[in-house]
Amino acid sequence: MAKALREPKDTSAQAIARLREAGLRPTRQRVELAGVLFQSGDRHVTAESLHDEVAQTGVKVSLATVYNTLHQFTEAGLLRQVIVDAARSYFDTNTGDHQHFFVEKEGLLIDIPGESIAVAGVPAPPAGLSVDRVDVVVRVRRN
Amino acid sequence: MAKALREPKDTSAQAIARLREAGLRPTRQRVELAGVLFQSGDRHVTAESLHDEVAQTGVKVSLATVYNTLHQFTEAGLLRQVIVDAARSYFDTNTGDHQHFFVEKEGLLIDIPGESIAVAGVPAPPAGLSVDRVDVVVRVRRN
DNA sequence: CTCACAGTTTAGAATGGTTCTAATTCGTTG
DNA sequence: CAACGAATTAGAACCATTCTAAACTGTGAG
Ligand SMILES: [Mn+2]
Ligand SMILES: [Mn+2]
Ligand SMILES: [Zn+2]
Ligand SMILES: [Zn+2]
Repeated sequence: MAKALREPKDTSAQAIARLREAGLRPTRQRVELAGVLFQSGDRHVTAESLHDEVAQTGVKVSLATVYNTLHQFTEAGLLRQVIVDAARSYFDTNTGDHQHFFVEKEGLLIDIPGESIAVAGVPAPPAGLSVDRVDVVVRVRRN
Repeated sequence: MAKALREPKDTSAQAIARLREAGLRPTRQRVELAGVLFQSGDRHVTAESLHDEVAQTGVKVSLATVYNTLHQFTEAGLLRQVIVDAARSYFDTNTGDHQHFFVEKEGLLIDIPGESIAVAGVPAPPAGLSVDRVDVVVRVRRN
């Protein structure tokens, strides 16, 4: 029965360590949000989905704080923003090199490992501009 | 001096033809918008930029009509929507296969010809999903 | 341990792009 | 030229996101 249960202390401890490393005060809200975001594998959330999810754990976090925290985490390099939909912003716990399938109707993002995909033939950008990153979005739909 | 001047009649005639082909009534507003959009080469506009531009020609078109028209043109295949910015929607008169550089700070889109760019290694989408299109956005910034 | 203070959270208002409503105007067809 | 359905429009509504300014809290100096 050792590993079967949740280990809230450990999750909190990890979250707190992560926040300290990022130079962010480990407040109750940030610890909770970090816990939800980072304790399972890679995740894609919107402010609203994260707000709803954290509400279900019983901890009250305002929507303003969810937005603040998502932006702070992004600035700290713990998250990255994914722009695929004109209507909502997604945030991704996978900050490594990778791309996405996007199922528009469901608002669902699915990772494509960075190693598996290659973009060739990108011309040099016009003078005075340099490449920041290359995003690939494979838009898919239900058959 | 034959080709140096604008040819408004011809532009209108072309716009009207284009609208009729698309099954859209050639109203004063749609003809004007089509003129602005399609008389020069490939263009990327937002509702607001198009609204401002058409205002400068002296023709009054409401913002609601600009939005209506952009969507109707998109549905008719005369335009395509480009999603690169969480804050604004762009519409592209180039409906062929191509990709984009995007200068976020300036809201500037630059075409990359479809032939020059190749995306390899896109995995098969998860069961039940099929690929609709593959979008590549090369995010660039001023040096 | 306590206190003070900067940092954080929050409710609610504000913002801004986009969409909707319902009344007016227009294009087309007979 | 009607007459009718389609299109336009002003302004309201919408909705994700951001802002404001007041209350709260983490922290570290004493
Ligand atoms: Mn919610
Ligand atoms: Mn304007
Ligand atoms: Zn991802
Ligand atoms: Zn383009």
